[in-house]
Amino acid sequence: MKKYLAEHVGAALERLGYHSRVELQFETPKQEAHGDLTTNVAMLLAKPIGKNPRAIAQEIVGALQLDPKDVSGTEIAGPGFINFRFTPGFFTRQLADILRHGAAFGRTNVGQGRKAMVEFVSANPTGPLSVGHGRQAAIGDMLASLLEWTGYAVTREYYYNNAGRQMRVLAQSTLARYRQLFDPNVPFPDDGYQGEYIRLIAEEIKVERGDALLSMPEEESLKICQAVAEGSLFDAIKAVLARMGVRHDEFYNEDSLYSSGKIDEVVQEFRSKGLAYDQEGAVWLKATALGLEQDRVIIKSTGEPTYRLPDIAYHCEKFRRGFELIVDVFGADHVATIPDVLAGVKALGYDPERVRVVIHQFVTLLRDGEQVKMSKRLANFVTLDDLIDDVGADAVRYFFLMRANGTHLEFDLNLAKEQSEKNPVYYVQYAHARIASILRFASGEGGVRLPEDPSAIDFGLVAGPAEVVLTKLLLEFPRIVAGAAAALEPHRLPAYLTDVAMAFHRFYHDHRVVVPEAQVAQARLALCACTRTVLANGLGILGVSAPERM
RNA sequence: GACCCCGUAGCUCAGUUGGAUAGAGCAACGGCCUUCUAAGCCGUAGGUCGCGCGUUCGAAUCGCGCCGGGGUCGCCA
Repeated sequence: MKKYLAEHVGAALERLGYHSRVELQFETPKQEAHGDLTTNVAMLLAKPIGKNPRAIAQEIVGALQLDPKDVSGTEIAGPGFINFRFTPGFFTRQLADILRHGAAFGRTNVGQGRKAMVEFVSANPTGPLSVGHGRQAAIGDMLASLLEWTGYAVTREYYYNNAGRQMRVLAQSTLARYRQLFDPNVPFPDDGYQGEYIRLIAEEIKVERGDALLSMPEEESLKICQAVAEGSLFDAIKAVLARMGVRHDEFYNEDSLYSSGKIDEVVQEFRSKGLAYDQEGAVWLKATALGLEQDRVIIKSTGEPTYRLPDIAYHCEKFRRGFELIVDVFGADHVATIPDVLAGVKALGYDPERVRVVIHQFVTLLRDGEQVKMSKRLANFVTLDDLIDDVGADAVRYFFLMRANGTHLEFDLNLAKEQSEKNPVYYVQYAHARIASILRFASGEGGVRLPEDPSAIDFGLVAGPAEVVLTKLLLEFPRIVAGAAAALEPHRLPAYLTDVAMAFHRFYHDHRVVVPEAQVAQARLALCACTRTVLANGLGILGVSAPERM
């Protein structure tokens, strides 16, 4: 539609000699009365040319050569907008494309097969995934899908660390719980993980090994505790991600950066560039030389690196592995680390512009009208598993994806539980199920069948107001997907799907599909099939099921 | 104190690169099922877009300054 007008209006501007003065833009007006597309080009020209914008608009309209089969009206409105209205046929003709592309309708190819990576979740195996991780899982997985739909070859990656302090604490906590099974008076470490899950893991160990760990050297028993706890927690993490329909392609272990010498290489490179120095027994990154406010420690005086060093090395690896687009999905608590990593990456010769960081704000849970305080150390947090148990995976995903990444998400557990039938996700799913039901009825009792060749359908017969509104929306799908992908904003799609469902419900209310006139029935049925395709494809990108019946 | 996110209807939130009369869901009120799914549809009501100044043909959107909520500033990740 825009392309069509861009050519014609562009030609008109050329005839008038205005073409190189301004950029030609079209927008979809918010109001129906203002047509299908509008351009402000006359207003933009007003200043450089020094004429009244309405007069310029008049000239442009006069110079246009449009086919009345496609464009039914051109008008000048307000301060100088030029509004265009297309014929119903212009839209309905394009419905055949939706039928032809089917499950692929909405795919575009801006990515052209380039490699992209989305890193998300990346929680270390020290406990069950939280609700916040759930938001990240939904966002990351959907961003990956969006990039796939726009032509990228996408890798979903999970980066984790099973070494270091956190894992030591995990091992100590597990061992303490294990010992408590034999002697309740054994003390629990002050900074240990309090969660009930540790106790369960300790019991597992007891079942498998009896009291064997009591008599072995502590170092050895800690090793066993860590291995068992890590394995158990990772299994649980993967299981809950699977419940949400999320599957990572790669699990990248931070350890491999050490064993392969990548960490040392990075340190050497920083030193050789004069960007690292020793002070008080630690190695510092001269971040101030990279435009940041203060220098940062990259290797502690204990000899252990801080998180920054492996993070920088890891990102360099992402570049070396050939990813041209690198998306990091982080929670708001990681904001502070980003500048350091990007600066480090840049200093080592990689283009930080290729890294796009998506920050999502926290999820707060409301229970009985009060905020649930959550801490991984304390036992009172609600896990992602709990949430899925409460409201179901579809609702969890949809809710997490409905909101812009940057907004704080308030999740009222009572409301989600009580009113789960009124969840917005049901509205969209219901439209899909309703269409499936109509299609079943049509092909059975109704005796209406769609022809093999979509061009045999007379789409001119679905030109009623509700039908045209629906048609226009459906045709926007590829643009919505591409826009959400380019902006890395998942929430645009749920908003769009709600609109589609609404337009469909109205159409359904206004028109009976299976009617005696065979041509009309066929055209309406085709419109239903197109709607179903868009809903199914859209829900697929969201990772939400598209039910045949409800 | 510095930096990041947010502030839009009673509540939860949309609002595309600045566009014309700011939208949806929930909650409230009133209608619509002998016909393909009423988990639906139609209507009513609800707003100084946190406040002020500026930029311009035009601001919820951009800039500056305040106010309010959340977050981050570690040799934790």
